[in-house]
Amino acid sequence: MDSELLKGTLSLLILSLLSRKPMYGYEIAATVHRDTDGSFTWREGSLYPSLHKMEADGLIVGEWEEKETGRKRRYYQITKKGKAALREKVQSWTELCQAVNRILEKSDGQP
Amino acid sequence: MDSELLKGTLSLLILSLLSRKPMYGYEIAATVHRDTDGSFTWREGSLYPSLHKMEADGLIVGEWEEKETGRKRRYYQITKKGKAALREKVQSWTELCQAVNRILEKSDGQP
DNA sequence: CATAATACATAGGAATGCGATGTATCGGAT
DNA sequence: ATCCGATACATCGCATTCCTATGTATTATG
Repeated sequence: MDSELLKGTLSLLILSLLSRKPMYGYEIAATVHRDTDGSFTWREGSLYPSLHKMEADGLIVGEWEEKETGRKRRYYQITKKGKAALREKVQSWTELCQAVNRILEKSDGQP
Repeated sequence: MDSELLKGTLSLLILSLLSRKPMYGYEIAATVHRDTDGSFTWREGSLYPSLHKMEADGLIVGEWEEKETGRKRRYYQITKKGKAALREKVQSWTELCQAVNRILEKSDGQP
């Protein structure tokens, strides 16, 4: 997968996943990897900084959950602001797809 | 339009346009702007450096055409290597769309 | 003749995502 | 019992992309 095309989809998909239910970082990456049949494999260096930024921007809120054993996870929830951002991003994504496909279709047929 | 999502589509669309016929930079930008009903408005600072890089990478070749008056245009053609890159990029784009839409569809229905 | 559109170019900066690396816990296999 | 892979978090610095701003010059329009 051409990694350049992925840019911008990270936050879109994180917000979309969190609109289902609260999740923690590792779970988010694993879910995307599974749901896309391995097309998307987010690295820690992409995922965690992005989560931190989205939390700083108020799109999500995180909360530590510590099991009695000591294992820690940070669960993230989508906020009202995050839901609004998600709607906008989905709209942008839809427009982008239409615009790109309109161009590609005009050029199809040449091998 | 969320500009982050655009990343990576520039070279894809340039190659797609040039697979129709040779074009010059300004014409490429105008065509994309028109064909997408204004969704895409590439700036010179994006377009020309990208064309230079693609030529350096051997995906396209440019040739100056000077009218008798003195006006100069640089017409670009897609190369064999560029056509191969286009096929790959279209494939990546298709996979990306499917993968993203698969995630989004699972989360639809929540307003 | 002035102004907008055409047509090219580059320098500097912002933003994103990645590779590498580090820490620590948990579960299964040997 | 111990080792190792998977889980779970984090950050630094880099590469890449694209945009803003700026500059030059020609052509068409009012």
